[in-house]
Amino acid sequence: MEEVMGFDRSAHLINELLQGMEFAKELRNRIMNPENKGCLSDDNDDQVALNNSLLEKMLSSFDKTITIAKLLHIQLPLHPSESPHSLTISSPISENSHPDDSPPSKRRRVMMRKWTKIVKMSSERGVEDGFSWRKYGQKDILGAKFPRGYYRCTHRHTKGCAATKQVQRSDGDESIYQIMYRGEHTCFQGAQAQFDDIIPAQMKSEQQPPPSPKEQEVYVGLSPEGELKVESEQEPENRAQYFRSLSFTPANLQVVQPDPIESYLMSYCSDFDSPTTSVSNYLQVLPYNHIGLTVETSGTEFTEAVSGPNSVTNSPMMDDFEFPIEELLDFGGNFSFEL
DNA sequence: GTTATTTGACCTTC
DNA sequence: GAAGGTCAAATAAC
Repeated sequence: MEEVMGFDRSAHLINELLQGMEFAKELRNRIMNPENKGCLSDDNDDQVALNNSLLEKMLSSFDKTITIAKLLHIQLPLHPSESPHSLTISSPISENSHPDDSPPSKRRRVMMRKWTKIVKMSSERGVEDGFSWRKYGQKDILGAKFPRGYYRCTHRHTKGCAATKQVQRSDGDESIYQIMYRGEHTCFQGAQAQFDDIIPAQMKSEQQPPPSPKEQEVYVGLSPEGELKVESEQEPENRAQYFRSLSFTPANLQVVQPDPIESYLMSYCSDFDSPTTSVSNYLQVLPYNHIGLTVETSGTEFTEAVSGPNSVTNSPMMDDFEFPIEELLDFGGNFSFEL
């Protein structure tokens, strides 16, 4: 398992984000408290130059972040059978391979959004993701040392929430659990209360299901679900939304030094259900102080999904990377996470 | 008494 | 028929 390599890049990615946020904090302090920065003795031109310099550093950090995210994406296996992350691609091919003309009844399960996360925890119940789950089954899986647990949202009957997840303990490292999520929560109230701490008020009125990504470009932003996303593709209007939401933390970010052994989360998301071939990379900020790198792919054919236009190399990210600093400065909430 | 978990049976898909 | 996924009755926990 190439966890070390993945961690290195993930750590670089996070470090770049944190560096950018430090620049943002400094810029905010300069703007909000000019008297504390000795600006009374500086002329306005110097102040503007310094602020511009900080802004350029922020943009550079986020640029690097996106580049690292792209590198992570490029390292995706071309086919499940070639995956070094043997646990990360567990979805049976049969679920991806329904032809478009399949009867609806045959595609019932396939229509649900699906993604996978790998976590290193001491117990199956050690992972909190902000939702409440009820176990409804357990099954021995062929070739697997440990049984697979089946969970569905507690609000399935009361609110009709169709979200489910499967928890599979790794054969190799018993402290690693693969969690495969299927479907999206429609019971959002439960999680909403917990996201309140990390989603700026401005975001709350804008929440909507994550859009279907398109092609070619990579963007960073916070999804309505509270996920900091590095999107390879995004509709422009949603891109604006995500960038606006990128303003969520910098001023009062609390950084918990990462412990790569205990809390590193590397997530590999597979969405085999979409008929599109789009790919998105998610840097996922989970509630409960976890952060994981999640790569979500969507497509009817996995190889096609990762080897198509999304095997990015030289996309003009800076040309498209906009950062509304005025909104960045608006948000003053606390947010802490660990790697 | 209510809610959550366990587990064998059944269903779906290939 | 095999394997994975879900249901639902029985059981446990609170």
